[in-house]
Amino acid sequence: MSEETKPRRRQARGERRIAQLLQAAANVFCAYGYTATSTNAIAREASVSPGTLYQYFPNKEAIAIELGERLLNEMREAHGQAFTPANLGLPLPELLDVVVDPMIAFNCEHPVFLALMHGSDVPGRIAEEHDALHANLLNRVQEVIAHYAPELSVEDRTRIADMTFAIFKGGLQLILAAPEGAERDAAITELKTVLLRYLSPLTGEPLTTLPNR
Amino acid sequence: MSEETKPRRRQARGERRIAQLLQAAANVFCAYGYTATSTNAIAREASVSPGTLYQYFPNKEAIAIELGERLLNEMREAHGQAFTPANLGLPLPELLDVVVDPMIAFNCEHPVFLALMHGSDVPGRIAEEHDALHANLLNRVQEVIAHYAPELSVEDRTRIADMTFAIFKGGLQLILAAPEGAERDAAITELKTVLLRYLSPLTGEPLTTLPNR
Amino acid sequence: MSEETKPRRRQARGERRIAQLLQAAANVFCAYGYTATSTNAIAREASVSPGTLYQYFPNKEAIAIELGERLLNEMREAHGQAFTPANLGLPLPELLDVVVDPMIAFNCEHPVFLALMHGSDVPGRIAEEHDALHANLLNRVQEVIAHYAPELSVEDRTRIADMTFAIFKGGLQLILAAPEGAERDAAITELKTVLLRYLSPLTGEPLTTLPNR
Amino acid sequence: MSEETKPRRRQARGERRIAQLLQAAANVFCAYGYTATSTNAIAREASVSPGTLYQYFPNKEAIAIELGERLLNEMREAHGQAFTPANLGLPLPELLDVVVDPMIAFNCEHPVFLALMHGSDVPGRIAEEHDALHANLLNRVQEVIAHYAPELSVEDRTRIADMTFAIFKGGLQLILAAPEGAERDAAITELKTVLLRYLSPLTGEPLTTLPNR
DNA sequence: GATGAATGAGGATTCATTCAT
DNA sequence: TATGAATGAATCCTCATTCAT
Repeated sequence: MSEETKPRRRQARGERRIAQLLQAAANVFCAYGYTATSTNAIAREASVSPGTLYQYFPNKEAIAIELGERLLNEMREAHGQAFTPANLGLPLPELLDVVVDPMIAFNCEHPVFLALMHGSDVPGRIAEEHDALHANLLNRVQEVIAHYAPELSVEDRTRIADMTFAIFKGGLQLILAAPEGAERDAAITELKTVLLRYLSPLTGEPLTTLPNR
Repeated sequence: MSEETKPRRRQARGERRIAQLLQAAANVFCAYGYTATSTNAIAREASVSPGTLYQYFPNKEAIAIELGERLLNEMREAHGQAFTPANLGLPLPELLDVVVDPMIAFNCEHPVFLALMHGSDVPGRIAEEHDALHANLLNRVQEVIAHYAPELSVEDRTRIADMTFAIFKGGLQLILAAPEGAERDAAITELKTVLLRYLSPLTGEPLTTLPNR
Repeated sequence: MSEETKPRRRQARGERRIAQLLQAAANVFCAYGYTATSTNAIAREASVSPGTLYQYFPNKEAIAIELGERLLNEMREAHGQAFTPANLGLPLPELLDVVVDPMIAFNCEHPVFLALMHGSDVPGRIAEEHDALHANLLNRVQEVIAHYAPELSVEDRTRIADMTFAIFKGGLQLILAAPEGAERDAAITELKTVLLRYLSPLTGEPLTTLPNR
Repeated sequence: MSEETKPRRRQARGERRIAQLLQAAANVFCAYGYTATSTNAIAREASVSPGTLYQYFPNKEAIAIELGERLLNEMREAHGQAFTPANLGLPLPELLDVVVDPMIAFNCEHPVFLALMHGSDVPGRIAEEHDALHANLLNRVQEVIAHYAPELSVEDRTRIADMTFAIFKGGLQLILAAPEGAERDAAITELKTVLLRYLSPLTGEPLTTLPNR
């Protein structure tokens, strides 16, 4: 028993440490950005010595990468089912709710995600990570678009997906900047409005003219 | 004459140096972000010794600030007249052209601008600069919105301006990422489409249903 | 136990490091003066990396300040009892022995002290430190003088104390410059002779004409 | 004529420049010490470009050396005649006046002198200069002592001369620190008192007991 | 595993000195 | 000669990373 239990416990402890470190890293990255964050600061935030940090990560970049991967997985796990066949059949407004809401919720819970995503300062391999994530998300958006407007050329579809995503990221920043509560809710609604107005012409259905407010 | 020519020449040389250094800084900031950029790297990019850099700027921050100010001035000079009373009278699509095109052109010519603007990593006084600029631009957008939809509450107007600006920044990144040529032009058109669809309901006029392409 | 022993050991090591660094600083300050001493030189003298130095001191000034404080304390501890009421009752020659000898011994052991004291080059806060010490010592000298010649005006007393101290510092330099042994001893005697001849008229007692040698 | 006049004028101009630079150097050395003084600061104080400074001096050290030499010469010229046979015959109090007064006057006019003399921070060759000067002055003092007390051993004479000089330097600092006027005069008198009391036993004559004030 | 001291290369900045004008 | 811009080695100091305990 002890041959298995003990290691397992070790691993469990290790996992806790890693989670703790990643959480700390997330906090500090959020506050100061990747480049300006020192590994010592992360260790301090995690109430851990620098040596311990390096027992779990080979270097600073690895922390950001692992953090990104975990966030990505969590996002997939929690909200991956948004793009189900069933949902694809929904009218656009409903689809937007189904897809956008969990994304926003996730980002509100994990503001590092956005910080890492558009971090103009992240170097090399981290950026690649982001690109991978980016491509992945874009693919999904493209699928949705393809479903609503199958006649579009690949280029058009790509461009629309890119723009949709860009809008989403821009709106997300606004939402995160807004204080929680009515203001943030209004920002969320606004983002949906933008997306709806932008995308509804794709559906063929008329845009049962919503007044602006 | 030589009492005047020489200093003038000196000053000219100094101005050239400053321009050269700022250009170098712009390049390196673009590539690596403000924080990750070393003054030595800037000097190297400018083919100049570190000492020379410090003959013209007291520190790294000052470079970014001066760069920001120059860009801002240039932007004002070149495109400040976009928001004239005459233009405010234009129908939305034309207004978008008049306002958005020069902004895009400017940013294509000076990609640092965006890099500095949304630099999640810029500290202290630089961030203030940006905030000032940001506020300034938002004000103008609000004025336009107020002109088209005077009945909106301040909150609504603010939110719409914020969102418009966010969309613009998002689109801009897309545009800058696109290779010059047809692709970039398409991206530009797409951004205008988004803005038009988002904002036209404000004007009261029906959105003479543009098909998506 | 290990919860206490380890930190204690750590602290002990830290204290040793600090002592080592201060000793190194003392050496280099002595040799080149405060301003001309680089932190890297101190680290090198201490056979330590620059980073280590900065783990214990925030900057060069702090090293000099801490060094000064420690010396001061040590001086107080070791020789503070020189100015006791009992001693004040002694005849001048004995008083000089009691007061001057330990001072000289201390300065022979810690030549930095003098280096820092009269450092014409020390800036800012260090100079303040020195002034405080200076004032303190002067006060004591004044007290002694007041004891021997209570009728003196404050101005006279101050001036005599200043001069006594100046003579002492000048003699000290001579003493430190002399090679240990007979020569140094002779220098010490000489300093006492000066002080005695200078101050004995204050005591009223006749100066039972000592021949010069 | 022009073959001679022009060069002479040039030389005259050069001399003026040098004097101007040395004066500037003196000022800045006084204020900040040798090490902390930058050549640029000297040039600025002299209202001259750094290049010009280096047209007249090969490096920073040379400035200090030249300054020292000039001061030394000036001192010799102005006050060298203090040690004349005639003066050596004077009773000690008068001799002190004759010798000490011009020295003090000189140092009051040229406070750099002292600054350079005891500069704990001056490097290499400058210190040698000082040593030369030092030796020179000490010799003179020894001569005087030998005149008053011919029976003293060389060692005794040397020591007394050293001490006399040390006292003098210490007193000088006090004098320079005192504000011009009554206070400075009192300090001067005090210094003479010290020297008189210290040296009069050498003369054999009784010290017609001066009260301390 | 955990600790935190130690390392040393690197970054910002200064300054003695040189050089084109 | 005078200028002041240019240089680059040297400072002070930080931080990613390693290592003895």
